[in-house]
Amino acid sequence: MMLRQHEVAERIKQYILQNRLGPGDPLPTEAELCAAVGASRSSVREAIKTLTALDIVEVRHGHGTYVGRLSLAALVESLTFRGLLSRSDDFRVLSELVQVRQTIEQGLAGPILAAFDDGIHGELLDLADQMAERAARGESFIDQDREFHLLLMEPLGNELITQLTAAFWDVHAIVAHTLDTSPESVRETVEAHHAIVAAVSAGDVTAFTRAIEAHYAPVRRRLQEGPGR
Amino acid sequence: MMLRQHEVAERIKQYILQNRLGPGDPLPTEAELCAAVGASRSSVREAIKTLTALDIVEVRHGHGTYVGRLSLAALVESLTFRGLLSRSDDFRVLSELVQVRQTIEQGLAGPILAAFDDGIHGELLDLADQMAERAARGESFIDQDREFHLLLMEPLGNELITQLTAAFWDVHAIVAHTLDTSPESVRETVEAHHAIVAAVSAGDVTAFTRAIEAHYAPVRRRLQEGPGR
DNA sequence: CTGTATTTGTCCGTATGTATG
DNA sequence: GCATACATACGGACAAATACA
Repeated sequence: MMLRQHEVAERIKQYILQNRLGPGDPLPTEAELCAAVGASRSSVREAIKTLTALDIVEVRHGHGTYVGRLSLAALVESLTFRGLLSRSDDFRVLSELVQVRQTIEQGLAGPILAAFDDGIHGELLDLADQMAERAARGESFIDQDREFHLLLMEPLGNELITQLTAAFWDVHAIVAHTLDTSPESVRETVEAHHAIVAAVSAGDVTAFTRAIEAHYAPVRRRLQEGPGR
Repeated sequence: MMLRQHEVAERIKQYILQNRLGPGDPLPTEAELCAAVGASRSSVREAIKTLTALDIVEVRHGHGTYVGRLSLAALVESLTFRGLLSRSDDFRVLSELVQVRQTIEQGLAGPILAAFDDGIHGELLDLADQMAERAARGESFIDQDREFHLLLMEPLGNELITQLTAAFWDVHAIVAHTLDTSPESVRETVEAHHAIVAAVSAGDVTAFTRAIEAHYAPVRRRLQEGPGR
């Protein structure tokens, strides 16, 4: 037979497309897939592994195979590994990542402020306050930070941007994990989040842009002063 | 033994990290990897499949296994499949993608113009001219378009941005493949590229921003008028 | 709670395709 | 053409997880 592995994966994708399946929908069992695509179980399993890595399919042990959520988990995996691999290498990956995150958030200033919403504003302010409280107690506030940046993008209704934001945040958190956080940087970060909320509620684009820049200033400083730590 | 699949992949990644390997460096053979991580060939092969999908490892049939190029191929795969899956669904994915591309290019206006370079300017102008010529002959100019947008980002020296630009362009080309191109849209697109070059050489940020917006105007229009075709 | 059936996970043995010398 | 080393493919057997009667 000699079906290429790539072709097996392609046929499974075709199966999903032709049957108009969506995330969560069940796929045939491995045995049925073998018969359907005309390959051995090993080959089918390897193709499924490839598709699983891309979150195109999702496998539950002892239960079945399903269409995946089509998240950007693969991007996170890929970028974090790059960050870990080039750790000696100047924090270059993190530096590049910060520029991307800042560019996207600043570039979307207009649309974000245009899609302003009172409910969102309340939630943002609440999160910023929580971050201040936790920081005062010397606790970490990474969960609130993640939620904050996601909430900022949510009103846009652009799912790709939301997922990219989440993915970049995740990579940042993993790659920057070793960066020490001085009390001053923490204070600066907390203040920046409050400034962002204020700019959003005031509808002030330039203030928003400045606040985003201030938000990333501590990391940028840290990256400049000592790449190799 | 019962090693989780995920752990096998993790151990292979650890191997790469601990041995300070980089793209192109050879990995042990399958048999050696089996002994190293303590798993069967099947399990190791499936783990390798996962890592291959992320371009963390690269396999050459009959030759060996190597560290991959760490490209964003997985992102392209993932996003294109999403686009194909929701094709009926309003071209929503393409619409979101256009906003991301435009945001990044406009948001980087400052840094791009700051990193201006005569050599780049000449190449950009050359590409824009080629596009005009090919358009006049009714030919496609997608290769020149891709090169143009990559060249625009190159002076930044941010490899992540370069790869994201390439990935987004690739997804756009695949997902928008069915979009018909009216002669007027083509003319508009060609003009936009010349306007971008002019703005870059003049160092005019607002002109650059306007040119980028004009560049994506035809697609946006097409997306608005008829989602389902 | 206890089997039992179904489904995925792991392993092994063997044969085949592919590149190198 | 041949030998070697490697990845690829196949089929069968058993283990582990889940669901259900």
